[in-house]
Amino acid sequence: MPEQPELSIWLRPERSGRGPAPGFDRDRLAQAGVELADAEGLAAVTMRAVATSLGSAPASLYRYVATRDELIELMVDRVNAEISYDGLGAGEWLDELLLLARQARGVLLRHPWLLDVFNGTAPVGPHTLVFLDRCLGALADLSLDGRQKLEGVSVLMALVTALVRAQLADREGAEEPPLWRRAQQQYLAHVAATGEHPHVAAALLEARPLKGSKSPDELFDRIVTRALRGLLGF
Amino acid sequence: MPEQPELSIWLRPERSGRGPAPGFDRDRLAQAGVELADAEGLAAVTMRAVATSLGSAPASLYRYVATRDELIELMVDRVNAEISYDGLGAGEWLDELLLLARQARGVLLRHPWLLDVFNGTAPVGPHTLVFLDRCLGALADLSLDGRQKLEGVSVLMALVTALVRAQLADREGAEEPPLWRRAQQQYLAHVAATGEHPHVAAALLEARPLKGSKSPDELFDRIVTRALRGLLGF
DNA sequence: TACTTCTGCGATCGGCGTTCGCAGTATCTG
DNA sequence: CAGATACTGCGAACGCCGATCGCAGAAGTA
Repeated sequence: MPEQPELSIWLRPERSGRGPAPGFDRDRLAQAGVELADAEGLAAVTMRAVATSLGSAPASLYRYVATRDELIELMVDRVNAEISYDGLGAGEWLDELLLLARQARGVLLRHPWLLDVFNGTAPVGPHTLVFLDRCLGALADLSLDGRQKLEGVSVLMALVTALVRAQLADREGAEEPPLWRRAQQQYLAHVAATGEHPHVAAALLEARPLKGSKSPDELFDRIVTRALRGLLGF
Repeated sequence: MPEQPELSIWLRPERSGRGPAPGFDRDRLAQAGVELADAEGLAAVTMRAVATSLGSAPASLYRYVATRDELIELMVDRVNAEISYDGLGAGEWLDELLLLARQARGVLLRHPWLLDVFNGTAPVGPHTLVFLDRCLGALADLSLDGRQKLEGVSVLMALVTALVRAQLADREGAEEPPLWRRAQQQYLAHVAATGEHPHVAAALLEARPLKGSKSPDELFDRIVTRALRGLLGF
């Protein structure tokens, strides 16, 4: 029994026909994880919590997944399945990329816990690959080598996540901040009052009142368009 | 005893004169954490490990820091103290920002574990604030409101971290990958072989051989410059 | 001297990811 | 049909983690 475990979950067969029928499957597992993360954040996605929400026991999950990180891989790929590719293939490369960026933004806004995952290297599953292929396809006619295209896409995704982060930070102003964020805002307020760092103080003051100057959607489109144009020659 | 604990560590006094002299201080604590993280990654920064490396006991650390996250805040701010502001204030806003971006890149390359921290919202300490103030100062003459400037800086930082991530992923090709990354590369290789996702396959193939086309430094400068020019009007 | 306020820290708690081994069940083989 | 095989769920436990409590002792104050 070689028991070769160093294999991506996407290359491992889900079932091999023998034995009793499993109580659920990878996708149901991913669904439970996503529901938990959507409701209470990524930290709430515990093996025990997921098992409970499936009416199972913690140890059972390891029949479907080798580690918790693999469960999160499943979750990430599951939400990437939400991406729609309607209306693609008809425009200039920049318009194509903008459409794809909008879709990615939608996923991030619906599942903010993705921001906590994208830290290390983002996991790549089947649905993520479809998205990546579309992005690279949009750049096909440009005279860039593979490395440059990959970098371009990763920069684009970084841009999208940064913008989503900013938007979510704004949105959180209305609700109750998570208490550790209060401390940081308090510190920033203190610093603004001391008079050092005048540019920070000015920026914070200016940023407050202006709320509905432009819709976040328009802003997103404008920034992404400009950055891409500057980045990839025009 | 109100015991108000919801205060940023930067607003809490480090000492209040009474009692026996502490065995170390916040900065020594941060130093120990940084050394551990540099050597073995962020996950190795355990309260127990840090305490051991200080010749102390885990519970003692809580005399200096309220939580592990605060320890990491100290670490982040400590490495931000490495940033040099020499040669600033003499150029156009774009040149200024490029200098600042280069400094930030240097910090990230020297302390890759920062990539694991910047997930949530990046903590802001005194040294981070100095850096932020400089960035905003570089944008002072541009006709943007505070929110736009802040967004510009956060987008810039996202860009920098994305580029550093790409460079580190490259560098890791020569060494031994962390074993879970092997699985992902294996999966990518498999997918490239199946023929679906042709753009991904092509990009991966093209990316391999081209190594020393341009130095990473030049590439960094070029990409950041272009993105900034496109982003902030010109 | 008496009191206050800090210090280091042993002991411990609850929670986590993960492993082991067993009992039970479905399929395959002959 | 009978035996082997390969899976299933999962109770119990391990080791590690962040964090808390409370006490003994030291430094400063009055």
